[in-house]
Amino acid sequence: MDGKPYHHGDLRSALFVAAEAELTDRGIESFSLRSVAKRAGVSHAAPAHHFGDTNGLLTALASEGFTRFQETLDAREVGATDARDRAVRAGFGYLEFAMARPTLFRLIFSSVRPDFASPDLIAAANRAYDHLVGLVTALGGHEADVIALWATSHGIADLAAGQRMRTLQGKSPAEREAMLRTVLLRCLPDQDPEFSKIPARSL
Amino acid sequence: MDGKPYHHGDLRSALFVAAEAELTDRGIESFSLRSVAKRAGVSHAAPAHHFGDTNGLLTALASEGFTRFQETLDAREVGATDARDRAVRAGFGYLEFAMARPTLFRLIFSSVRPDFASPDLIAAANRAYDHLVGLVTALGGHEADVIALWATSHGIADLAAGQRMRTLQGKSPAEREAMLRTVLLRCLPDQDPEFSKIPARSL
DNA sequence: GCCTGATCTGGTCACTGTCAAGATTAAATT
DNA sequence: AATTTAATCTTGACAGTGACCAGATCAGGC
Repeated sequence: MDGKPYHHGDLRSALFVAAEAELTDRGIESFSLRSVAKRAGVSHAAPAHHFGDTNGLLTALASEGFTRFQETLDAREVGATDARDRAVRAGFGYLEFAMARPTLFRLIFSSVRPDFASPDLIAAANRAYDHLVGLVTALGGHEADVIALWATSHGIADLAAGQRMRTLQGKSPAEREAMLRTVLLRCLPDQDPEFSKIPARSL
Repeated sequence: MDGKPYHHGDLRSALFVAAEAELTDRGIESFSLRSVAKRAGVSHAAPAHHFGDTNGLLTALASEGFTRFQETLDAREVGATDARDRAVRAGFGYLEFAMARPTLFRLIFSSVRPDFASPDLIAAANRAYDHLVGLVTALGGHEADVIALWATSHGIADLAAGQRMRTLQGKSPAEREAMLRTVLLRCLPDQDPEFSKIPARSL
């Protein structure tokens, strides 16, 4: 009956949830701090105390986004038969994340608004990058192979997130992944017998 | 001495030029119609008569952007020794454009603001896509090969445009392209003797 | 019980996109 | 040539935005 208490109690989390919803509803380019505040049921200036300015909130969202991104890849990698299969599955996860959360994908990989000097964001991004390097190292690959795997996975995922590749839209998830598999296998370094028997492990 | 005439004469072009400058200066996410008008020296509502709303202007910019994009690829392809070399050079052009005009690149490939139902924009985008298909067809490739070449070129270009791939930033243009060459050659379909001797032609 | 500091509100300012009404001028019509 | 028509451009308004500030509220330490 008391309406609302003056202090929310856990406004930071509430704002974070509201911000994620706003981001998926309206996209980055019309993301609004005031809308987030309204959604969370607080005054328009409340978010400033927890995230600084708008970019601060987007930076926090981006850190979380990188973590979610990596979780999606991890989930897809379980059950991989070898290092090669694991890298391909990671590519599936990349594409899955981009299609399931296109705006979050954009925030992470395309937006200039998150502050990429933020330690949290740097750490989250580095975790994902190190994981990628681990995948390629387990295949006996090197720098060029990292670039090849990353670029191809990212390219498909980005084009899919932006719905720019019509060829991909007409396909079922299974067809998409079959296509992606052939493309990715071509990108990976040649099978090195010394590595092919080692089970895939995270770096 | 007459100050400015009431009618600009060629305001549409002037706004277009100003809009391009504003886009590169401030990026898509803080692109402002009023700023464009100010830059062109007209009132804040003048652009509406030529481009409708803000998205209309961005749509026009995107059409032009696709054309410029294709021109960059074309310029790089001259002097190619064979179809294979030509596809690789197109990839160089892709990356070059992304690094030289990152915001225009983003407008074309990542933004939701241009109206992709616009006939002009569709036509410009299709021209670029058809050209890509032509490159792959000249190699004897098919759908999966189109996806492979596009995804890899796009992936590197997009990551470079967003400065997300640190490995790439430390390199000279020559080093970057050497790296890209090895990656792209791996993506292309196996050399088909029937096609390898046919000089590269546009579709 | 009081005080300090964190949390949250409400107000304000400059800026934004869009709309409507009017001023100016070019082009078409008669 | 005179007049009507239509396009161009300006001015003013409104709601929404991010950022800033002063003040209200309240939790926890003293």
